[in-house]
Amino acid sequence: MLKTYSISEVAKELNLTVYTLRYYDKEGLMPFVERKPSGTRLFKESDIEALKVIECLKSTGMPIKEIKVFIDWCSDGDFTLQQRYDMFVERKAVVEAQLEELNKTMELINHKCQYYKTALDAGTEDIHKNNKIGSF
Amino acid sequence: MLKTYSISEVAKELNLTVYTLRYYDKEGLMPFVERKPSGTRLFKESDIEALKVIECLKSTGMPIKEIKVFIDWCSDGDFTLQQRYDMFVERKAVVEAQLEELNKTMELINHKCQYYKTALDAGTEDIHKNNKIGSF
DNA sequence: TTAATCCTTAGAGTTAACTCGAGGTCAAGC
DNA sequence: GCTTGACCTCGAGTTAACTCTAAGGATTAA
Repeated sequence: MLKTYSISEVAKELNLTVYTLRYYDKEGLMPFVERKPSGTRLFKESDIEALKVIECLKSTGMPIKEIKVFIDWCSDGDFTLQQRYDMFVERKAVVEAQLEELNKTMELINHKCQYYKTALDAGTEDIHKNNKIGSF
Repeated sequence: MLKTYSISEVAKELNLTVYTLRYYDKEGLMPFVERKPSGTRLFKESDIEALKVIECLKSTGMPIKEIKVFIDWCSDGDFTLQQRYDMFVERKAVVEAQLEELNKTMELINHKCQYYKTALDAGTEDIHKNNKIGSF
């Protein structure tokens, strides 16, 4: 017999709330989770892995409705393999763009750290007044 | 005389809508933008730079209300230099964490690209059935 | 001078993703 | 048998960040 987990155990493991997990279920992201006759959800190890993939997609900015489309493809069998592959290739491009964006952000933040360090040492922001760049 | 820009010019430049810019103004993010006697906003080059900083902070996930606190500090003068410096140092840590997270995401996405490429070549997902990892 | 194209304001509507409360079920321990 | 605590559903409420509408004023081009 495979070990199963309760919704609160899964919530703790994935750093989500039970509310959020039930919300995901309501939105159709967890059709694979089985139930006791009483209705209580029984999460298998593989369900937790699936939820990690869902979290991964979410962290790329994919809306829940689109994630549901992917989950539906998973239930639909092999003839959706191409769509699923294409989806991940597209996600890869998205994440690459996000990484680039985030690196630019980091550059500006670093610049501002420098800017304020200099100003702080001088005791005034005026130290940057004659500088065409970075005054704000 | 310094060249000024209309709200729609700025919107185009920053890839925002005029609605969004007016919303930011309403939320207090743009106290520095001057007006014609008729009320029309006149954006200076430095205002656009300031908006780029705002966009940068926003892209780190900072909520608009917190950005407003920073903007207020900027108006308050040199005695808020320490706070502003601390804020950027903290943002730097946030962005570093985001980069780490995004790199993990990229790893999983790459793994899934591989997974589906293999499945696609085999014509079936069953190829991964005996594989403890990655079945979904 | 008249129309088009900006701009203004206040405030209502939208969307996504939760977040929670009410009311009920179920299983374990005293 | 009764209490406790964790589970369930349904549906309403919340929040952030827009997004837009309505009503009207200013500016420009033919």
